[in-house]
Amino acid sequence: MRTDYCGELRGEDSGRTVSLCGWVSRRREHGEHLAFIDLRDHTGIVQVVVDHAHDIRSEYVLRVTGKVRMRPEGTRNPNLPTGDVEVCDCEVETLSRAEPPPFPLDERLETDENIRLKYRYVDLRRERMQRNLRVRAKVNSAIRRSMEQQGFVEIETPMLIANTPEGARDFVVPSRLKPGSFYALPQSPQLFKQLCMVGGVDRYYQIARCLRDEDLRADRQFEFTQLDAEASFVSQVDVREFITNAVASATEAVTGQRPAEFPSITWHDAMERYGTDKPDIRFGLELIELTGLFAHTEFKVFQADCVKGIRVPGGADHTRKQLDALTEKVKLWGAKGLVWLKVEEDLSLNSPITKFLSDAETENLLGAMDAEAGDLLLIVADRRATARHVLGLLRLELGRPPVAEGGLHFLWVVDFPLFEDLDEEGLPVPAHHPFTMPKEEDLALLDSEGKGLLEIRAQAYDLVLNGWELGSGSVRVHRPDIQQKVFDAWGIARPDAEQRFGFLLDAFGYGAPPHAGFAFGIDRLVAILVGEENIREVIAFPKTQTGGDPLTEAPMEIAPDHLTDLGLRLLPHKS
RNA sequence: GGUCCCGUGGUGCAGUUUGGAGUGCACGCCGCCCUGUCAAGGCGGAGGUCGCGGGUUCAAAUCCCGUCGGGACCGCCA
Repeated sequence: MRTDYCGELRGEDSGRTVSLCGWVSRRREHGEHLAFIDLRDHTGIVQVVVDHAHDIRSEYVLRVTGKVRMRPEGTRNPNLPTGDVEVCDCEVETLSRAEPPPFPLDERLETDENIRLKYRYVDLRRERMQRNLRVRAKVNSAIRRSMEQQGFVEIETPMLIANTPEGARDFVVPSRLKPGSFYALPQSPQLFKQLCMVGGVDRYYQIARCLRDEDLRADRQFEFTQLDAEASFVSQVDVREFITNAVASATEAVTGQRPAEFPSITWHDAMERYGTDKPDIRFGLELIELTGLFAHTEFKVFQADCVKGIRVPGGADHTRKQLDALTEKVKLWGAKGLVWLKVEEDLSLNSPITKFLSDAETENLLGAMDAEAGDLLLIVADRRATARHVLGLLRLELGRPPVAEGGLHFLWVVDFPLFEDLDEEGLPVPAHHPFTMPKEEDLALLDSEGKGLLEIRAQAYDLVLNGWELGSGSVRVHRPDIQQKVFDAWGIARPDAEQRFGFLLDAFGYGAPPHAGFAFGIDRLVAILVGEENIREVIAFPKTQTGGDPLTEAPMEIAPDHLTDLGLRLLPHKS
């Protein structure tokens, strides 16, 4: 049907007779018998010279057969890769007529996303979406190649699985053959990949669709895609190397440049210096520890579990209004308040709280924060977890560059704790799933209670890129005695564990190899590689923030008969 | 569960603060003119439930309440 792609014709093709297929991108009409058509396919556009007598409109699908020739001197278009040539003496076949598009396909204009999604099939024709989808395919392909080279075997795992009450909310599918029973859709293939290890697969991987029924965000969809991997008889260092190789290969396939070795930071340092377990290290504004400095202060606000601050270079030009707005935000995020201090030209401090600080405290504060004239100092005093969290958010608010700027800064975060914190009832809040292996030297701490549990470090690690959590992994528990202790620490009673994970524990009774694994989000990796703020831009058919699809109008009600088949009856709607 | 922003011809915006006739800009669309344009150009034209509902008012795109849709974030995402 066609001999060439539109965007690939060059001067060398001059003289050839070609057949092209594509959409009418733009037309320029000059009188009765001359019109220029920009014909577009996924490779780009080329100018076609036709008789204006043809009825040709925007987005008509054409097959054009004609002769490639150099454009007349002075009419070449240097802005177009195909700008030296045009196709003339054309026979034009209209393969499809088209309504005028519901929005301009022009890249210069932003269009309301709801409309783009409703007409996604039109939106996908745009250069941006074509590029994003093709980059994504390249990433998948590079990942597969890398994993295969490293001895991993691609295995598919089931989509209809047992519901596990832990973690995120499961999507659920009613069973027709067993009314009243439900399958869950997988949040990840976690348990199955561990079963593969028991099954002697040695090295498993899968580009896996995962589903979690949690509120959507710019970097979160109900459905997302992960590289999921697991390997036997390996250390966490080995796993990080496998994953680094795969991610570096994917990055290289897109950017042409293989990233340097990924640095690593401990979870503890990340929390203290960046206030988050996924630091964006493209910029400074690190958190500065001040607790010791105010250990004996008279100032009540600073008599807190933790006092930390950030220095905003040149930030003293913030207005009172802006500072009040920041204070409001900080309160919404959970802090009691925000202390701000402006550093004046003479290095004195301009702040509502200066009168509560001793001269020595002021001097020490300036020194600890490396303060210079014109800086803004922001300080939060609170519970340590709160102070870190709030300052971490504040840091992003004040300094985070746009996604496409600042380069690619991969970072391994290692030595995650087994438990991140204690909740209001004093129960430990797990940092990972309950099959995460503690560090050998911390195993004894499994017998402790309360705060002691927080000291346990896990053999768990996250991969972070520019402040986005790409993924996480861990060495898994493969010994039943340690597993039992971990369940005890979690507060999972033995019968519960039996009911929820019995099949895995049984499997481990039949010869489980030591194993470790990882999973990372391909949507997020691709979004950052193409410079998109939102993963919807790298997903062909995404959902809106309320989980709907404007194109197909999912989710929708189903027929009463269908419900009856499934043994279901609906409750009345909440009014 | 919560905070904030947006909703005006097909598209993107201005108009909303300070109520006074659906007012304006750009693109697109339709028709005519036009043989070297490329974001073509010129002339003319069509196209509106100002998201929806209620309230205040002599009068509401504009003020108030509610609601729907979209977006960003907090919570949530072991």
